[in-house]
Amino acid sequence: MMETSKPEKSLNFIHEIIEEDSRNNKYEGRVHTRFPPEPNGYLHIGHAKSICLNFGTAAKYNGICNLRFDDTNPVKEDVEYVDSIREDVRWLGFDWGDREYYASDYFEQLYEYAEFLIKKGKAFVCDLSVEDIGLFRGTITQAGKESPYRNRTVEENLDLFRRMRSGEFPDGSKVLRAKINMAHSNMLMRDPILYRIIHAEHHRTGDKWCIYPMYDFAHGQCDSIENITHSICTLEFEVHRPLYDWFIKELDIHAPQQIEFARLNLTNTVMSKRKLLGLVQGGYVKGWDDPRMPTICGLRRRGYTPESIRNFADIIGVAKRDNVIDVALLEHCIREDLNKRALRRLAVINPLKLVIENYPDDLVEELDAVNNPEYPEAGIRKIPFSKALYIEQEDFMENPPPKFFRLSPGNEVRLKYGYIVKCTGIVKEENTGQIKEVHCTYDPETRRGMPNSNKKVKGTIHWVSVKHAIKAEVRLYEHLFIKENPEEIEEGQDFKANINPDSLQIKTCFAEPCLKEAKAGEKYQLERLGYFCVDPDSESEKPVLNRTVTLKDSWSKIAKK
RNA sequence: UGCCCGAUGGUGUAACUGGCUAACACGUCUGACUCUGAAUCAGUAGAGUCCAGGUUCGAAUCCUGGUCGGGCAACCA
Repeated sequence: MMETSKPEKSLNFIHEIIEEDSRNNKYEGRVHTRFPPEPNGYLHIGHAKSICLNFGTAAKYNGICNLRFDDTNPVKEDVEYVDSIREDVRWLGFDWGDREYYASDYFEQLYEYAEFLIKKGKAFVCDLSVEDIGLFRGTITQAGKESPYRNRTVEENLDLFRRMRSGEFPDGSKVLRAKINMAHSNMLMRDPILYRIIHAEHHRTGDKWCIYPMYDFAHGQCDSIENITHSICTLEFEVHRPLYDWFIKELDIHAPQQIEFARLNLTNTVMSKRKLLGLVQGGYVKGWDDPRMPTICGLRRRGYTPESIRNFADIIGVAKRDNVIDVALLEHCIREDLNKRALRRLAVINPLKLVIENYPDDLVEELDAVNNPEYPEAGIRKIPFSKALYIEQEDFMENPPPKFFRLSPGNEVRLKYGYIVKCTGIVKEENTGQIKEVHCTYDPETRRGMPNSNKKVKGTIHWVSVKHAIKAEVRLYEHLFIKENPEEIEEGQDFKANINPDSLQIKTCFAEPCLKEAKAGEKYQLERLGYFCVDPDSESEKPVLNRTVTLKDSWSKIAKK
C-alpha cells in the first residue's frame, strides 16, 4: 500500500531541460513538440524512437505534438511516403489530432522572411556556380572567400529574388544566401544557401513554386510558426543549431529550443535510408515491408506490436552518446508482449511419424487445449488425437545424450494436452537406415483429469494428428545481415557478401486443424517453434505464418556442450 | 589541421546535480517450478566510472591537460 516517493523511472536529459525551462517559466510551462519527417522514404525503428520521444515527452508534460512533413525538396519526395508515414505513426499509437502540417504550407511565409532578410541587408542573391560556391566556402581548416555578388544592393537583391520566384532563371543559376561570415569556424555559417531554383512538380504545391527553401531556412521557422517549444532532433543537427538560432534572432520570431539526441543503432541491422533503399532496389528484400526490414511496416508484417515497439523505445532510453543496441533487446520486448497475447497452437515443421501401438485404430479423441496458459479467459479449443501422429524430428533421439528429456527408446514423455507415451521401437528405412517411424504405447489413465494424470515425466513434446493435420506455410526469418555492424558496409559495395543466406527460409508445416481459420495479422505461439504472425499479404490457400521471433531455447545450449 | 559533441559492467540507461556498499534493464550463468527445456520465481558473476594531475573532509559529478570515438566542407534532410 505504501507508495515510495521515488519515481519509477528517472528523468532523461530532455525531461530535465524541459523541467528547467518550466521552472524558469520559459514557455509559460508549455510543452509543444513535433515529429518532422521528410516524405522521401519509409519510417524505420529509428524513427520510432524519435516518434516515441516527441509524442511521449509532450504527453508526459500535458503538451501536444504535431506531425509535420518537411517537404522542401520536391525532387525527392512523394505522396506515397506521406501516406505510409501517416499510417505508421498512427499504427504506433500516436494521435496528432488536426495538427498535420507541411513545410510547404509555409512557403509564402518563408518567402516573406527571406525578403525581410534581404531588406535588412542580411541576405543576397549569388550567381556563383555550384562548384564555385564549394570552392569559395573554403575547407574545414581554411576560411572561405566572400562571393563577388555579396555586395549587391538591397534593391538589386530584391529584384533578382523576385525574378527567381517568377521563374525567370534556370535551375542552378542563382541562389539566395545569408550574409553571415565566410571565415566562421562552423562551415554552416559561411553564407549558407537559403533558396535554390528547382523547376519541379511538388507533390503538394504543384508548379506554384520554382524556388524552394533549404532545410536550415525552413526548419526553425516552421517550428517557430507552429509555436513549438522543444525541437527534438538527432545529433547530426547539433552543428546546425547556431544557424537555427541565427535565423530566429534575425527574424525576431518565437524561439523554440533545439535539443539533440543520439540516433538509434541496432546490431545486425542497417538503418540508413540510402542502404534500405539499396536493399529494396537491389532485390535483396521483397520491398519496404519485407519482414526482414527494420521499417515500421516490415516489423508490423513480421508480427511486432505497437506496444512492444513503444516499450522498446522506453527501455533503451535517450542520451547524447553514440550507442548500438543489441537486437536481442528488441526481441526481448516482442517476446514479452506476445507471450501475453499470442494463442498457443501445435505445429510440426520436420515431421516424424509416431504410432501408438495400443491405441484403437479408428478412435479419434477431442482433447482440450488451453489457448494461453497465463490467461484462462483466452479459452480452450479441441484438438483431434489419433493413433498416428507427427512429432518433431528433433524431439526423438535414438541415442540420447545425457539430460535429453524428450523421446528416446524406452523413455516416457508426455504428449502435450494428451497422454504419456513410452517409446517401444523404431522402424527404419531398409536401404538407408533412416528412421521412418517411431512406435510407442500409451497409458490411457494419464490424460488430463485421469487418475494418473499427475504422473511426473521429464519431457513434454508437441504433436499433431496425421489424419487431421492441415498444411501451413511458415516463413522463418533470421537477421538479414551476418555482420554485427552492417552499417560499416561501404557505400556502393555489394550487399551480397554480407547478407545472411538463411535470413528467409520457407517451409511447410503440419498444424492442428484450427489454424485453418487463421486470420491476417493474428499472433500465435507455435510451441517451441516461436511466435508467428499470419501474413496479411498472402494470397495462398493455406495459412502463411511469418515467424516474428524464436522462443528462447536453453536446450540448444545444453546440446552444444 | 579548425570547430562542435561525447566517454559509467558485454549492451544500453541511472546515480536526488559534490555525499551511504555506483543502481536498473537486457544478456550471461545457477537453482526452483512447469502438461515443452518457454513463461514465471529466486539467485550469481561482471564496472570503481577513458587516462594523468588538481580542488575538497568527500569527485562518476567541479578544474587543467591528454587519449579515444562521433559529427561538420549537397543548390539533401
